[in-house]
Parts: sequence; structure tokens; C-alpha cells
Amino acid sequence: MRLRRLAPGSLPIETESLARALLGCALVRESVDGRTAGRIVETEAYLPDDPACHAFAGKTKRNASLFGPPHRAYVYLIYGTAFCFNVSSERDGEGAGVLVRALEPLEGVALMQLRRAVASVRELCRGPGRLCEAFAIDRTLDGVDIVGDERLWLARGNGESLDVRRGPRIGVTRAATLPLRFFAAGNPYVSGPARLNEA
DNA sequence: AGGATGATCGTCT
DNA sequence: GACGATCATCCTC
Repeated sequence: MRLRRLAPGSLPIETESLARALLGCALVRESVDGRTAGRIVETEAYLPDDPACHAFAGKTKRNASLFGPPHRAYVYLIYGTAFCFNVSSERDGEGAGVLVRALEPLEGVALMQLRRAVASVRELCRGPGRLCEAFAIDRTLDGVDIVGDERLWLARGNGESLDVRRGPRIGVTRAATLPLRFFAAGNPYVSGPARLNEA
């Protein structure tokens, strides 16, 4: 499959715009075991001065990537069991980012199945922790430049436009009602409860 | 040094 | 739908 890198500078900096722009792009992971790729179908924006954003309480060692230049990976461990992958946003020095919640598998399905021990293609990357496991994304990739890196990078979408909807973010306890989750309507690879994927 | 917390997942009913 | 696993990180003492 032909995967073409995003042109440098083609992604927006502002958080909500970035969350929208990432939908439809392909995420590509190159590892010693081979390549996996998937189309981004669900994202969540975590804004500056957003109580739900990890950057809200200030810069720490863990969340430093959120405060760096835009379009860097921010990877962290949640509940001791799963990694979550984000793309940093806003200018250098400002803490914000976009969580990637679900991918539609495009390439390397067998490798994903090996890593996840799950046969169902639908479940391979349906959820932030699942996609990180399928793509072997962990803290060693924290901070990489998602546009220029060789191991983890973004590719252009295939041109077909997605029907983008928005709604409340999943699993957050603070600022729970803000409609900052973006997803492709009707796409079976989108995570979250069905009732939130209709509107 | 110790305790609370959490942007999840898989399993069970 | 409910619940427990599991641990890096951060805050407080």
C-alpha cells in the first residue's frame, strides 16, 4: 500500500482543529517486526486550561511532551495496564494535545493480531489502549516528531472525506460535558458506547 | 515512605 | 452494565 507522508506544516496547531484534521490521516508504525498502519477515525481534544487535560496542573516529567513543540507524541500509561497515544498541539510552551482513540486497520493486520492475541479485526485498534498495543506504542516513543520520525509517523488520507460528528469525551470525570470528541459517523472501528456514536 | 489517582481493558453476569 | 487488575506518577507527610 502506498502511504505518503504528510507535508511538513500541513497540520494545524490549534487543538480542536488538529483533532479534526487528524481524522482520516493514516498512522504508520515501523518496527523490527514490520509495519502497521491504520486510518484515524476517532480523536479527542484536550485544550489549554482544560481541567481534563494532563497539562492542567502544570508541567511535569511525565507530561513534558504536551508542553513542547506541536505534533510530538505524548505517550503515557493509564491504570497500569494500557498506553494512550496523543499528538501535542499549540505553540511551544503551551500544554495541550489530541488523544487518538481508534484506528481502522489498513496494513499489518497479522502483526496486530500477533501483538494483541485478538482475532477480530474490528477490535484490534478500537480504543486508545488497544491501538497502542497493536502498534507497539509505549513510552519509548514519547516525544517523537510525528511528522518526521521514522518509527511513528502520519500519512495522508486516501481522499475520501469522513462524516465527522462530535460529542462528549469518553471516560473523563472533569469537564465531562464538553463536546470535544470527534469521530467518523457510522464507522465500525470507532470506540465508545453505541449511543454516543449515533448523534 | 506511603497513599490516592486514572483520557482502559477484559471478563463475568 | 459492573468490577477488578495493575503501576507510574504525583502529592503529602
